[in-house]
Amino acid sequence: MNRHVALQELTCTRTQTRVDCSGCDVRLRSVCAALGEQDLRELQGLARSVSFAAKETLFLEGDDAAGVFNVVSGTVRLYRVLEDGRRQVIGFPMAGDFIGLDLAPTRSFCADAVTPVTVCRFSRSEFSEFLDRKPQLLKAMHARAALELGRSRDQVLALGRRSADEKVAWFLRVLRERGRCGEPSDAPADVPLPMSRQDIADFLGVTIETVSRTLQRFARDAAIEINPHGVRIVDLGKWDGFARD
Amino acid sequence: MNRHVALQELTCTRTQTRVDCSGCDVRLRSVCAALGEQDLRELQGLARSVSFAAKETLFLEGDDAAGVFNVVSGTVRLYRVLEDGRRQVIGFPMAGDFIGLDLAPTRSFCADAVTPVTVCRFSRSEFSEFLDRKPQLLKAMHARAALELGRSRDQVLALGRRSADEKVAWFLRVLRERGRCGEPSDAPADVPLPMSRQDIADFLGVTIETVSRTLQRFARDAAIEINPHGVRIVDLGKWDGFARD
DNA sequence: CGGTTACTTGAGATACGTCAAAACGAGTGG
DNA sequence: CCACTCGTTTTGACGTATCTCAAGTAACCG
Repeated sequence: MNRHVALQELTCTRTQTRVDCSGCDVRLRSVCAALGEQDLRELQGLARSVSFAAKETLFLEGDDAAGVFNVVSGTVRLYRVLEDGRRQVIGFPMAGDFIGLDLAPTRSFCADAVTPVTVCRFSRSEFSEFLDRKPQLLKAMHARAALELGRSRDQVLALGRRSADEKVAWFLRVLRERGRCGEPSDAPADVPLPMSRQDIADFLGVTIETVSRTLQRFARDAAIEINPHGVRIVDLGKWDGFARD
Repeated sequence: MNRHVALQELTCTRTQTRVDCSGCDVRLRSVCAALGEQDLRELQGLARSVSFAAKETLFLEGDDAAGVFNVVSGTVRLYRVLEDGRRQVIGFPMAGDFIGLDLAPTRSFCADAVTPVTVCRFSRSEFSEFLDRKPQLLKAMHARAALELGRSRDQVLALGRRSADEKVAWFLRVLRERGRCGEPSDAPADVPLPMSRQDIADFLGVTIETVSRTLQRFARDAAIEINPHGVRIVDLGKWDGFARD
């Protein structure tokens, strides 16, 4: 079942553009503060900028993990699917996030582009070798993996112990935090939602109808405003009372 | 709310026994195949064997993370709780597992002993410094963290997209795999369940009644046999059909 | 502008939760 | 060794949040 889409990946890899890696530069800098100018240049030498159209597949579960990605722009969707088609989205990597940091030889989940995406792509073996030579960087990557683990555990908490309302409110708040890169604030904020309702539903472990209804109700209660490509958070207070974590 | 149990931790730390670290030795060896005899000895020098009684607290969310633990024996329970008391268990570390590998300065979840537990305890700063000097080991720890991330994502999949029956079947199967350390087999197997029904429920995001009912039904259908301290898996086939992942 | 896909909305079904009581098991003390 | 207690697990009856199915509407794209 994974086989034929593996071909699809080959196809899109083949259409990659080897542009200059200025985008990679910007992105990598943040992670590699530990690295010297010289090292950073060397790392960039290993990077290949690759673009994917919306809905294009980066890879599928079971593929062998040829590459490590660092997202430069756009939104990616990571997910696993059960044999009967039920799908669970496990993350939405965005600019700055890494994919495949585990350095495992085969992929344990699928990834495809929600929006047009550009990434820095490293050969896994080259990246791994580079890491062997730069312990500083390895430690940064470890911290990065720890961050991912934290996110995953947040999701476990949300899926296991929150109501549908709380799940949706939590989701919006997480996206807001990520958008503004950390600094908190309760001011109204526009949150783009590049992913579909179905994606959100599959991330939160509910149905698309539940997501839709909940968002509409939030809007009716003036907690948010729904606009074409996202929402504006006005006051989620009454809904995320239990969603502080 | 976390404060007074932090004291409890201090108390139990105070009652620690500084036994010889032969247990640590055995445990650490598996992880540190990369390490030479000399290095391993040095690492052991940093370890302190600590024991906890059943139900004793290792640490609480918000505490500062003074230590990194490697479980030598017993079962630990990791969890987070919402303000209103809802609890989500995020893992049951057992012999060989690490706790606190993220090296974060403060704990993002609580941990306490399900059974009597003994661990190797490292000072976080010492451990971190040691890691800086032994990139090999750092890489092994990174792999370890990746394993944790994989487990967490399995849990996300289970909580988000499996029915109660499938959750319970999945849980039993995961515990069986862990018990027999990897090698698969569909032979009947005794699976100890040191944790309470409530713990299982909070791990799977269901209620204690649902866990109890489901296990009883499995037993009635001869999929398992329930015994005082666990279950014997006879044939989970019909229940984990969708739980292969 | 027509066709297609995504989103919304409603009405009815159900898996699981809630509440309450009974059964069981591990310890404790007589 | 038995009786008693306390905490855990089991079982039942009932309620409801969320799912399912189905139809309608809006947004998008060629």
